[in-house]
Amino acid sequence: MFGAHKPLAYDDSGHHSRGVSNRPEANVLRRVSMIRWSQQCIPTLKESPQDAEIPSHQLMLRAGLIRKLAGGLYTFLPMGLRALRNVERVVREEMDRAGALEILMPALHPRDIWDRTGRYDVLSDVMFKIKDRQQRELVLGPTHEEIVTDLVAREISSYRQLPKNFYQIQTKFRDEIRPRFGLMRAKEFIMKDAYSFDVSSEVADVSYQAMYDAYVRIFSRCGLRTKIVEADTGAMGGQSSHEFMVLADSGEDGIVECESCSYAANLERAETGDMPPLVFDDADKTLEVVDTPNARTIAEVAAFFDTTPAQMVKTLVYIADDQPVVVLLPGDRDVNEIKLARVLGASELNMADDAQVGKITGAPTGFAGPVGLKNVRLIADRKLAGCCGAITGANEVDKHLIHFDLARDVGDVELADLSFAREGDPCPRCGETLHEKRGIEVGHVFKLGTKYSEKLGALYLDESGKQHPAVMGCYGIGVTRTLQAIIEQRHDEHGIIWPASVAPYPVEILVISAKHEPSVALAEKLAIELEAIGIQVLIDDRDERPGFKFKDADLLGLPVRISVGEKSLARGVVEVKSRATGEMTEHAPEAVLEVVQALVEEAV
RNA sequence: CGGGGCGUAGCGCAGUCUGGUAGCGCGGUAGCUUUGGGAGCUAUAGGUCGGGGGUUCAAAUCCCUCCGCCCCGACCA
Repeated sequence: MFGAHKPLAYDDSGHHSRGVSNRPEANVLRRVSMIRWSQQCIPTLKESPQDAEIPSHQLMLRAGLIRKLAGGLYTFLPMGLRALRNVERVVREEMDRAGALEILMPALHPRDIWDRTGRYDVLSDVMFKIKDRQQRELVLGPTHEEIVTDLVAREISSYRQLPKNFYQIQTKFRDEIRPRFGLMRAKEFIMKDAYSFDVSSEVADVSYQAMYDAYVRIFSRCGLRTKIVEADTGAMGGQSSHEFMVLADSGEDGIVECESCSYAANLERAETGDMPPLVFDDADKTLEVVDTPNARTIAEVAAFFDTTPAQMVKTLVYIADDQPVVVLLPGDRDVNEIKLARVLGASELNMADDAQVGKITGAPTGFAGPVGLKNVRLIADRKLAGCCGAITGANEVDKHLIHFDLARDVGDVELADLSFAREGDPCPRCGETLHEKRGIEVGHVFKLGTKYSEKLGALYLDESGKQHPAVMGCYGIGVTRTLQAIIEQRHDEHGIIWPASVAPYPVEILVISAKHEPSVALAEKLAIELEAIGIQVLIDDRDERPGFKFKDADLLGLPVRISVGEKSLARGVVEVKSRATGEMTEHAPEAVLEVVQALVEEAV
């Protein structure tokens, strides 16, 4: 894979084609380009700094890739930067291949443009806001929809100029509520963001698919196993979206996937298939009020009746855009407020406070129930359809109702999917079992529609001279997050296991003893030969004990390690070890080049 | 912002409860020995104990206050 994207072509004269000739001064340049550990800055750490929690964060610090300036702000050291640039290179190559056009937009934006779409308020909490010397208000860009759309509004006027897809690889700034896990969630991070503009929704789908396909290639080339899930569009707006998730226990996002079909979704969006009605006893038992002193929470009431929370009907009071709404759920389920807000069409949604609950239900918080409520919108989770024999609040202090039957006691209720899917639920597509996983969101593709193009005037003229807003898509990859996700997914107890595509260097030559002249000479010779065929090498030439250098080699995790030492040299061989497989082989120095080249090409 | 924890040498930590001249390991520097999986010995440098205020004869230790960092929850690439 590595070789495939970085051709090692020679021209007819047999000279290396990458701008290096056989003139003597060129050899000098090559020698200078040989990277010696002793002259690099690779500050490895034996122990893990105490403020790093997850493996990838610890390893980035320990392997000397990054250092922290402050919470959510990191410096990339040489090895970290090289790996970062490699991720960027993969992204750039695939974006270019997909026909996207690279541009670079400012990180500083005038406030005005954010006001024009109303997102100054929507994203107010995450934006860093500053003023210049004239007291003009500026923000540090958390994303760039407004900026590209403004560009397109100015530059594109005809259907003949479409489709277009602009992308950039640039630093974003977000005042994160809680920066976390090193580069995973930082206040300043590098993102590849792309924006497509099309003449119609149908063609926009083609652009969307092209990005989706490019993302599959990008993450695969980065050596990542990703899970693609259906996602909510959130503050971005728009119709549909997919997230590219790296499965990891430390992931901040919950997802569910079906064990049988291809269904997978972010928990925010995941649906649940039909489940059998919740029937707990005979339907003919009549509703009964029971004293339940001091039992308010679901757990307390369930304990009081010696049953499980599943038999409860949870009654929650919300205020949606100033209107009260009563929400019913199975007692062992949590509301998914994103789903709820969507169903209600509400832009603001808050739990009612105790006073509001008292006013609406006539009872203190903890005893709310659906029976007898008047003048309030009632909405129930779909899983409650046909529910009977349940227990719920009686809207009176210290009282609950038993033998509750939703249809009988409340009548026709609005039903909707309002709860979070969870482990063991049936798949909405095929009915088989859903499993819950954790994931790191490394990429996100959205179909945006015309929200931004309308507000910012990104209009084009069609064949008949009629004006239309361009149909947009937007596509993000967290580049710095992807880098860390690679480490999170590819490490062992000794250190990082880089894919060759991203590794700071594909090969390390470890000189067992820096004082053994023949070893040093051979190591340098091999390095020069490898560089001549386009494989860059890091030589560990430090005058350290071998064990020390082996540990560092495993920590840094370059894909191929060549060890040159007196003992093996006495037998006429050097050792070649693959970091990924741990497989070690011995070869005569003349044979090493070929072996290493093959290993590097494999080591994705 | 709510809840929990931490801040002592470059890194990892002890010392704080019970106030009395600031320690350990790793790392750094110099030397000798050692050299195939984070070496040994010797010498040596390095700390306003996060900042400020207070109590006290005396504060890393007790009190007040501010700051920073980490973890759990609400947001996102």
